[in-house]
Amino acid sequence: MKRLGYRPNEMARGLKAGRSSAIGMVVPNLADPFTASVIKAVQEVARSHNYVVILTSSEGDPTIEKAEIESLTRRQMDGLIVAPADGESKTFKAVVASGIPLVAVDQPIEGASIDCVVVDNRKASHDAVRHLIGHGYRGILAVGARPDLYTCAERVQGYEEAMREAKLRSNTMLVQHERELTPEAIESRLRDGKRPEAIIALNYVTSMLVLRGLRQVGISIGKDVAFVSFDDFELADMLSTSVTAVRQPSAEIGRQAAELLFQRLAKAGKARRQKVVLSTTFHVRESCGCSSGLSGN
Amino acid sequence: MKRLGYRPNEMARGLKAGRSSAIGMVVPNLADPFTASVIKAVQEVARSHNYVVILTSSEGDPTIEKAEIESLTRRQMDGLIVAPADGESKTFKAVVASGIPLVAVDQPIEGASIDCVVVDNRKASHDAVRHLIGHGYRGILAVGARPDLYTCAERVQGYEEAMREAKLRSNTMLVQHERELTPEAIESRLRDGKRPEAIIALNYVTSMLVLRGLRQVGISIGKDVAFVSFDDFELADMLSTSVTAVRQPSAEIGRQAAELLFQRLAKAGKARRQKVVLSTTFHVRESCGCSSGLSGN
DNA sequence: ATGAAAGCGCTAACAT
DNA sequence: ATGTTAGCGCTTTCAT
Repeated sequence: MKRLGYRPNEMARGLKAGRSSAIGMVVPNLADPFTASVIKAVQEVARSHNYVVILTSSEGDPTIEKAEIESLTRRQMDGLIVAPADGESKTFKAVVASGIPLVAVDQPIEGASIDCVVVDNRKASHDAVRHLIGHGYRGILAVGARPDLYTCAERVQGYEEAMREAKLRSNTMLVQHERELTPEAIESRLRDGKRPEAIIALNYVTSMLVLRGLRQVGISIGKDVAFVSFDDFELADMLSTSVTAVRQPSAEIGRQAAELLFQRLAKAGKARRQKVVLSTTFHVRESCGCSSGLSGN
Repeated sequence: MKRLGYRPNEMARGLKAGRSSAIGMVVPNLADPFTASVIKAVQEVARSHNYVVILTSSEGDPTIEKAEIESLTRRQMDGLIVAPADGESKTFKAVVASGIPLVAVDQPIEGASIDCVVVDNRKASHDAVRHLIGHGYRGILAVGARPDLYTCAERVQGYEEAMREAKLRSNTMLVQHERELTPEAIESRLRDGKRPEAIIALNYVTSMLVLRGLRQVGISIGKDVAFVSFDDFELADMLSTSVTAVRQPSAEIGRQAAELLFQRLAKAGKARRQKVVLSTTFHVRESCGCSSGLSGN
């Protein structure tokens, strides 16, 4: 009988059952390759549970983020995975109060007991900087954007710790918004006298901007200045001087976040807050000074 | 009264109203940057209509695609945007019969009257090849994967037309699956006697594989062989020889697809099939032989 | 103006 | 085993 094309209405079914079999996801930027990979993994896990994922973007704006979360709540999401636009917990209080399971990725949410999956930002940054110091560089510039964001702040801290341990003076270029990272701005920071010997860029977007900026003003990675990127990227190994990079296990982040969420869905509201910290990997290529012309020992 | 935290249940509301205020999207690969950009644009348009998008992946597999579409149908999607896994219309017949508005992106769906947003693949490929021919190259190899897919087939045709017009012999390397595009396979195609003077890679993944493959076997883009990529990519301009590329207007594709869908949603089932063909842009950089050491005029 | 009731498509509990 | 019914939370119609 039903073989002649009957499609149960999942909305009605969900209404009855009190669940939507959908999880909501809110990210700052859909197009960022790191984020895309997290999304992909979340989607895969969701599918294996016969769940669907509703994807929304906060554009990095807490106001939009709040609206999106609100909208997802109305739509009766069974759970939420959020890469927070900022560290404020206000937005999430309502969610947590409503009892909808929520897991944060990339950045933990302070002031509320919320599960999260993050990486060891500080250690990764610390290690990368120590690697540069090991090459003998003393002037090391850390370039980042939105320093108030958790990830940036942590990475700066890792940098500063490593510098302090080596008795070196920290030197940071932290802009409020990526768009301030123009070639001119970068160049002015590298003027002769005070040119650093090495640069660490603190995330993907920053790395791209620094790479472009340096190129545009005629400063060569590897030759004129060493370089390390926090966040690996597709062609890092294909640049004329291949780029040494810290890689986040993006798919694993997504997978674990989703698994965590489904655990909560299974045994609702049990267990204490879970904080999963994943390790990054450090991909040594040429730009840090290894096996290239620039061996700053 | 309601200011004390009342959240309408959108599922109940939707059940009553007979719509979900959600559109479903099915793509072959969430993590591909081109796709990510399309998704982002779709999501933005959806948001402006107070719609939400449910994102699923077909993994390029028509079987999964069919299951996902089925699942989205059950969930009462008001509309669907699909980047088809293959050209078969079977999967979509049911959707179109059920009356759910559907728009295809990247590849039209033949055998059914379905709206679509695509680019001028053949012309773009043709123009790119003619550009190479203009440099004086006679041996031009086209490298593609999954030649039965619409986009690949179209691009191959554009290539062949251009070659025919110039009275040159076509030379293609078309593999069933990207994974066959190993450095060895590539190298064997470039052995001395029959080494082409130029290569055009027919999509993003293919370009990455060719770039890596060539590098690994010690053949230099620009120096040993000219190169053009169908699909632009983030660091195309930053490689030691910057890569000339055809760029698809990915955000525009997403935007238009979503607009088309919302048009249909507004005045249901009106108008005939719409086929929107967007133009690509050709970004001349060095690898084609322009303004580099290799000026094959 | 405010209130009561029917019904969207389903499922789970109950009755035959 | 099969059939009937109530109700999920909302909106819309109709009555007060």
